[in-house]
Amino acid sequence: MFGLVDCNNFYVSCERVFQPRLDGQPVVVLSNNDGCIISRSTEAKALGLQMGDPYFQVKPVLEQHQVTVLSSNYALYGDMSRRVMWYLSQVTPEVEIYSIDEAFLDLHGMERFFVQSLDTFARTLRANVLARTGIPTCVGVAPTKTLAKLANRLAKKSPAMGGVCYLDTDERRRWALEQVAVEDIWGIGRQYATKLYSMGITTAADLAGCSEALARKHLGGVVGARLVRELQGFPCQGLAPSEDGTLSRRTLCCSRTFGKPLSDFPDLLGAISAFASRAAEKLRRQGDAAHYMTVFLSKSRYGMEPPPYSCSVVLTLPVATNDTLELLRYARVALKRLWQADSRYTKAGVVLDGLEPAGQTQLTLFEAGPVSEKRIRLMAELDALNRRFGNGTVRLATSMLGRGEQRAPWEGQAQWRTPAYTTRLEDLLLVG
DNA sequence: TCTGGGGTCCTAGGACCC
DNA sequence: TCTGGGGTCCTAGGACCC
Repeated sequence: MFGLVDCNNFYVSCERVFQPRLDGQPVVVLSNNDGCIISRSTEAKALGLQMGDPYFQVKPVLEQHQVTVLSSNYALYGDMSRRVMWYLSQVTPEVEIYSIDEAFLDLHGMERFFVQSLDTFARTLRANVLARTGIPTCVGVAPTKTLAKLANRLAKKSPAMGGVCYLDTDERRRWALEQVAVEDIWGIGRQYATKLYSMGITTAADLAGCSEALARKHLGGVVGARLVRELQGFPCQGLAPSEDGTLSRRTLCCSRTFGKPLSDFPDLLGAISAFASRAAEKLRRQGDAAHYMTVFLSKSRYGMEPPPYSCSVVLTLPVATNDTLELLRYARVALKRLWQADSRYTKAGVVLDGLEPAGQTQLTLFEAGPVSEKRIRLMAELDALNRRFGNGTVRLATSMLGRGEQRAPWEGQAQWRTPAYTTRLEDLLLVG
């Protein structure tokens, strides 16, 4: 059996932990730059607000219903996520952190420890996560990951289930499949949903009754075949446990839409440098070095300008590295190749790829020397300071602001940002 | 004026090799 | 004049996820 724990309206829930007066109120959290809605409280959903709605479009609705609007605060969400995941890893042997607010649990053999079945286990787990972190969750338990996702959805949709849905029998599985529309299945997006509807397949039960050949033909080959098997109750995906409670990625990206379009080289260099530094930190945090660096610049796709909206340069690094200064040097080279004086860029980013564990590169005599011990120590100290005092406390000169500037030219609005209650000393909540 | 920022996996096709 | 049948590696692009 697999369990799926999913935090309800995660970003809004994180904010509510520190502002209980928001309980029961309509609340939304906006993306970077206060661009679109990325988290909604149940009350906000009831007003018809959708995920991804641009803020400027729904502003009248927000004002009319006095919705609390918050800018996103990733330092807070990341920290709350770590607390939830840490607790889960204490009570189940294997946890796969699937995203900032979701985790799969391996529950094979766990029935033995819970006389009253995994249903009781799930309910206890849910209550404990809430008690220890303040974050409400829903739990789905089923024989496959895809069914656990589906169960979780049902638990979330019908309050009568008390936040837990356990698909332990074939009969319950069949019932569950009938409740869910095909577009709400994990792995069925807009394209596939349209295709399936045109074939008369509208529910999860319909899809579970399809042949493997049909799934293979219309749903992306083996992926589709696996999906159908999983709906039928045959596991095709195992659990990929997250070591030491963190998520390691195969590629890393740091990118932002700017607060306003930028054209000047120094402004863009400042942005790219900041992104490269940040990406380097992520890289060191997961103990890797990168072989490839992609730098991209994008223009607005909403204006008059024709495509292409984005251009990029990929650099193959002579030696895989995670050294900030070295990566900054390459980022500058890439940017020089890309930048065109008369363009108005609205977004940029740095992608690190071809990751391998740091420090395993073999060097021959005539290749560039390895990064010195000194530099490795410097990076470690940089990371330690930033971890201790908050991201961006210590930065390298190229990614710094000009004198007297509050914000870098590329940084956007975050009008309604709440404090970093849990990760910055000066933002600690004072009680008394 | 204002439209997020991350990721994953798979497939097809071309270059190249024996 | 004949013009196989495998492999591998890489890239671009599509679909999906939160």
